[in-house]
Amino acid sequence: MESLLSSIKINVNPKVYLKDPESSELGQNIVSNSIILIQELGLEDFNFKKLAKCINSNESSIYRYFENKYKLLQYLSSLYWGILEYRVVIETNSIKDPVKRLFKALKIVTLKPENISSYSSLNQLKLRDIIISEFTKSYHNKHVDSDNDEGNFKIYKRLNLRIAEMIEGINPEYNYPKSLACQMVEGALHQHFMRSHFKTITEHKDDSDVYYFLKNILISVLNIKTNSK
Amino acid sequence: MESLLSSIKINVNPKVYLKDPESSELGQNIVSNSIILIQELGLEDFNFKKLAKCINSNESSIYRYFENKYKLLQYLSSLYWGILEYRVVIETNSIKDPVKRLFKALKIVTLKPENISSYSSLNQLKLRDIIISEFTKSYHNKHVDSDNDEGNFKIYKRLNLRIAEMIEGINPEYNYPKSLACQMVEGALHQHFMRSHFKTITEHKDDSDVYYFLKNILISVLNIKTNSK
DNA sequence: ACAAAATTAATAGTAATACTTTTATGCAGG
DNA sequence: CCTGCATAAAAGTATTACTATTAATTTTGT
Repeated sequence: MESLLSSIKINVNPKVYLKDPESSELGQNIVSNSIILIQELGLEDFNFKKLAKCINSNESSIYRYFENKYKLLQYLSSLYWGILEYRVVIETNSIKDPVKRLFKALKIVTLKPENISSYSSLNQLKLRDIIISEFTKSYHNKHVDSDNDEGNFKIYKRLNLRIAEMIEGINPEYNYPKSLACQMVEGALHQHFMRSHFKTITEHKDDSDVYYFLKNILISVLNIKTNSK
Repeated sequence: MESLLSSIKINVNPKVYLKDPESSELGQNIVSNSIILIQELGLEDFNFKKLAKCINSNESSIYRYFENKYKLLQYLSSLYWGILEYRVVIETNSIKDPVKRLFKALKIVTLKPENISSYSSLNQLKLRDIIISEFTKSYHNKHVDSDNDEGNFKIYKRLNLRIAEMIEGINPEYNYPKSLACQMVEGALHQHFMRSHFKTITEHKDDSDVYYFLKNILISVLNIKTNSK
């Protein structure tokens, strides 16, 4: 079986798993096939029994890796945000113009990856679908605060803060760089969901509209002079 | 028992319930006490058995009103957005300046109600808490599209469209009035949640910061000249 | 006022889920 | 060859979501 990430390793907080799924063939199968199954069934209809059957393994073996499916979702989310963070770091690295850097970061957060092969296997698109429809469930519950204290959302928050820093660099006068970054990242997910399911309250015809919509907000709010296209 | 709404009646789509809870004492108890219980336990730990016990009734009696707890959540959500829509309509009615009207609408969507007594019983604040932490679960699932087709999110979408119209009225040039409205309404919920649980990626110190943050986005994006405070 | 109809309560039961426990099997390292 | 660990297989428990049955109560029509 192919591993999810071919060239980079995301350091997921050890508290989200019981045993590191990277450490064994079975673990890697659990992760890569859970992406396929969750995307197919949705989180509510997905369970470890079905996953076990799908990888010719056993329910209780999966429980040795993850406490429950919500922890698995937190693991997958960490992978996703980790990949985006990695891309934001290396793909904006060479860009000197801070405005162009921010737009590049927004593009990464908003659009489908163009050159998937260089970062991971094909499942990245399915993982993105999962995040758009399921990420919210990884923190909208009664144990957010303890999960957060354990560091289970560290990568997500770090990505937000990187974007917040870019915003601050462009307009140090602006009062809400962190909230704005956070709103862009969330907006990317939400607008994609609205576009797919609540078409009457959106103008977006494709993914790139979501990008232009959010970019326009950044331009206006941060008072960016846009001479470049 | 007090009824949730003392002076107005929200027309919730009949498809979300099996029997109209407004039509009986028991139904009203189900609704008002579900607000208390869901807010207390969170949606995952809430079930009809516990609710039945809490109102000295029976599990199967509740099933005569709602198919399951997600439909009940859709009912509560409709109530919430219905109350906001009603308030937006009557409280902006007398305001002539379209900019001030939009800000008033944003205030209603973002802030706690000031004069609760005139619209409903005390539970409105708990209902707001529920919407902030649970509303997302009413549509992030595999049957969104059929629920949507049945009209279960009609009131929510109508509120969004009302705000979109105000936006359009202020700046007809702007390309994404619906998406922007949608982003404001979602942003209100999301920013409140972030403020309560992910404090490191937010600047907001209280509810009103969320309002100022979103208002500032509107001012910038719609190019509103702000001479008034 | 009374019979019929509908609602609700009480109880039990079913199917599925989430998770645990136990025991067995196979394989790797010393 | 033995020990230890990872996994597999199977069964078991607790809870949940929901249904069915029957009985008691209330409402309604006449």
